[in-house]
Amino acid sequence: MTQEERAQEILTILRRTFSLPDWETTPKKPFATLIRTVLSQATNDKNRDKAFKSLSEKFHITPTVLSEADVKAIEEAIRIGGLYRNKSRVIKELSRAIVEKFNGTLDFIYSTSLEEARNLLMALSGIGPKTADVVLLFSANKPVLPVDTHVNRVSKRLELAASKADYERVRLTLQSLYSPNDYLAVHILLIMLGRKYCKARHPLHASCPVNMLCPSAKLGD
DNA sequence: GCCCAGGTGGGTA
DNA sequence: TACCCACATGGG
Repeated sequence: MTQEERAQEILTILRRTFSLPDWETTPKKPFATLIRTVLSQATNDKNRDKAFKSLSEKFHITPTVLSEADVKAIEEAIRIGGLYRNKSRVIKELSRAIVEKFNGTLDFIYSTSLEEARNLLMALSGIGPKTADVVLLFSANKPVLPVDTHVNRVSKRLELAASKADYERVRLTLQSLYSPNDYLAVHILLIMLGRKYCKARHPLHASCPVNMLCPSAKLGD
């Protein structure tokens, strides 16, 4: 079996095992996606959702409003998410930069190339590759596969990516194994697999549905 | 009461 | 380049 075929088998099994969540509720507007993603950095989903909801109730989620908001008020709103002093500054600063550099809109991501849009986003303080890639995939459907900690760990355990590959290597390897049409599903499904069956610092779960495709991926990391 | 969730930026050798 | 650490909350 080629690596491509094995990757496809893994995706088939994941689609059978998990159902993809309903995307009606996720924000599609790029700035809201950006703020949500910043709030999700190093934070679990529940706290992220509470923080985003709280922030949304106090402010319109727009660059103009948040660039003019009081940092303390942003802190208060997102405290429940953790890392709130850093993130409140990041949110205000990002908003200000978007107003100044991009006329208050992230719409350039629709009209520029993936690389250009990615570089422009990553030039902003607080946006690293993961956050940029999430915005580009989720809001602009760009052909990019974000590598979060689960995607990184799982793809290495399943030997889809080399064990020492850095962010870019993992991303490009996964992108080469899958069709751009599947990037979103692969991203979501690898995260779901990681949370349930392939946790950090634990051996691969005995009932992990892709075990038969991963003969040597037994050890925790 | 400890361990886990988990991205970015800044610092050190 | 390759690692280490700060950031901070809520849930198991």
